[in-house]
Amino acid sequence: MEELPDIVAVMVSVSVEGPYSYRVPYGMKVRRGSIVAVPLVGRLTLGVVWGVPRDNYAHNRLKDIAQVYDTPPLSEELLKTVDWVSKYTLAAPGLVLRSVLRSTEALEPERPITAFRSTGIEPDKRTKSREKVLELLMDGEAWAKAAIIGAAGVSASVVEGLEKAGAIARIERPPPPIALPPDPDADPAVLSPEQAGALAQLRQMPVDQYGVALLDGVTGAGKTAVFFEAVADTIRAGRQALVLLPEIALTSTFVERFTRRFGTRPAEWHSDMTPAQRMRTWRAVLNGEVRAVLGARSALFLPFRELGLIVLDEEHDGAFKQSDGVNYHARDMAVVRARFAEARVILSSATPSVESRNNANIGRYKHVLLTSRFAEAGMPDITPIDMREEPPEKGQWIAPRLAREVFATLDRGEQALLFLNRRGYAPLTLCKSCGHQYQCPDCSAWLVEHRFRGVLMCHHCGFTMRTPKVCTECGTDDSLTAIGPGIERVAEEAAARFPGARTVVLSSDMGSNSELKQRFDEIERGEHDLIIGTQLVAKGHHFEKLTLVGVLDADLGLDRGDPRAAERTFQILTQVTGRAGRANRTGKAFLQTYHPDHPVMQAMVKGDREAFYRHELLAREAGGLPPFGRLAALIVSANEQEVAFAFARQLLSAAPMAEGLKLFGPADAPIAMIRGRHRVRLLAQSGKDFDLSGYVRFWLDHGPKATGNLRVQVDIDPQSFL
DNA sequence: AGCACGCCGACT
DNA sequence: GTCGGCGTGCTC
Repeated sequence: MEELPDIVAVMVSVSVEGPYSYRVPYGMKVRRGSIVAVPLVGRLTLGVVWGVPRDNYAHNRLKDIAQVYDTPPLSEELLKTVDWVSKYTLAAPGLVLRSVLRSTEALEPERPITAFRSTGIEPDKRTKSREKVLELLMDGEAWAKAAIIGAAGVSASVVEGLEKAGAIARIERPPPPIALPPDPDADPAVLSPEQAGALAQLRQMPVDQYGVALLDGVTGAGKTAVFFEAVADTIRAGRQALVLLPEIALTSTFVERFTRRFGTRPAEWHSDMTPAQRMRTWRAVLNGEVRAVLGARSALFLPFRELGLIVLDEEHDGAFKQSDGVNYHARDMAVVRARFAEARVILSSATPSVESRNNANIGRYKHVLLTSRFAEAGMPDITPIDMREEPPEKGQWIAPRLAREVFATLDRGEQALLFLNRRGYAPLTLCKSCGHQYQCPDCSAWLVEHRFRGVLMCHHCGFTMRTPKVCTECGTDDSLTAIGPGIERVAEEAAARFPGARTVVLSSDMGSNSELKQRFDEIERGEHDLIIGTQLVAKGHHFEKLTLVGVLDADLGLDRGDPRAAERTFQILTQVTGRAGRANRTGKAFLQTYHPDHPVMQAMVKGDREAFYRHELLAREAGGLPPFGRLAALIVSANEQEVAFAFARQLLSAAPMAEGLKLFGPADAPIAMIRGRHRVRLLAQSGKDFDLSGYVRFWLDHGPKATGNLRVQVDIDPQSFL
């Protein structure tokens, strides 16, 4: 280890552009990666020793490091990742470090838990309550106070009384581990020949080297079982494994599968955990006690010391892109961290992102294919319904042909799913007397009616108002009309058209995770015939009796000029139609569309995913879009629209020239106002080998500075143009 | 991220 | 004349 001088650079976990210098007090030992507390404007802040100071800050203004924590230092690999992410995303390195150092408590020594055991000494008095406690402790084990109270049904004072009387004594012991070591050989899966082949391909990547594989397999092909074996290999090799899921709603099913395979629960990392659990997990990852973590995208910044494998399940999922604070894509940053850690990455998906597919095509990633579904289930038959030729009746959203299919399915005693990716009752409300359209006061977005709750609400900022009886503009009574469908409205139509069906409505705003899980369990048990749902139903769950899927608006965002619209539509349609017929019967899916000739629809109908990727890659290449070019979005926002526009124009004229670089804008961002702030967008497009992050940093450093309420947000590799 | 400093409106 | 609203800028 390099000997550090008595002045060191410390990265503090606040939004600063580089490390600050601190004195190391006499007798204190620090090295690169040491976690420290340093004084910063009169208070202690967490930081990490970064190395030798690069600048020469006035010595007389330096302060002493207040404390070094008694933990292993952060791994070199993690420090390099922080620097890299900061450089790439243009987020302040201190801010990136913040996602590593999530809590101070995690650094304090773990508090032991107090337990009581019997001493055998006879207490002064034997009461009924005391009997119960002593009986419990006859087993000779030490019991936690809360456990005694619960099991014996006595109050805390009984325990305290017995302690005073000497009949029981307290012992302190370390808390049980947050997760037991997974056993790689607990219950290895029996793999199909195809799965075994896929695993063999993964095993061609040595466990101690950097390598990326795209595990590209159709829904139901058993990708999870395959990458679990790679997790087992990693654990056997003495390294830590991380499995990232796009959203926490999927974790509980996953934890069950992991537990069956490895004989013990994985450590978890997501926003639903208590602070105490997080702190213990963080520490256990750092000291190496935890060998496998199942987590959301923020788990990418956990302080692993021997990281050997990162799996991204559903790697194409948009939820892996973080879009507040540090704008990073977990998929790309996982690859970066793995490179520094000399670890493997497995990207798993039935509908890989176009970027990953391209990397597999050109040989940068190993392409591991799984093409057959388990248990002989075939892919669903997909039929388009041309909404121009077979429209639903006025005021309805289900085309006659789809309705007939629903009837037939229900008659056979099977389940049907109607999918519409729009929450609420109607996306727009207007007054038929004066024409007023109800809009959010703070965002440029319609208020969505939620009839069940009797409110109009904005899906961008959460603004909510009671649905008025009388038009707020012209005062006409009972004149408000709902325009367009949301799933509540489809549910209303379904109730009228399929009166015998037991119907359930599922969307993300319909209750807690546990309530949703309950609904899913009911569906699995066959307690519902007709499921009406948003994107939520497209993921992770499979239902034996579900044989029909109707997509009410297959076009999704196709006509909204977003470069990833086709890809997203393809992914959602593949996922949701894949819900049909997973067990042993072939399912049917119908796509209601106004663009039956669009390449996405054609690829869906022909069941030809390769055709989609071919077409999309050609289109991206022609447009110089990712992965054949790079994009960076600059969102300028201000309280007034003219101010934002004027500054964006100034920025644009200050943009340095560069070979092959194109600039677009300024233009209203697609959502031109959010929470009262007006937003204007500049877009930079470059070739794929151009350092676009470096360019934008140079541009902003040398261009006009945002003052007043002006803000400039940078989004490298924007996923959508919001 | 916090926290102090400073400039404007409202009130005893 | 002073209190306090929050917008702005700095932190080794």
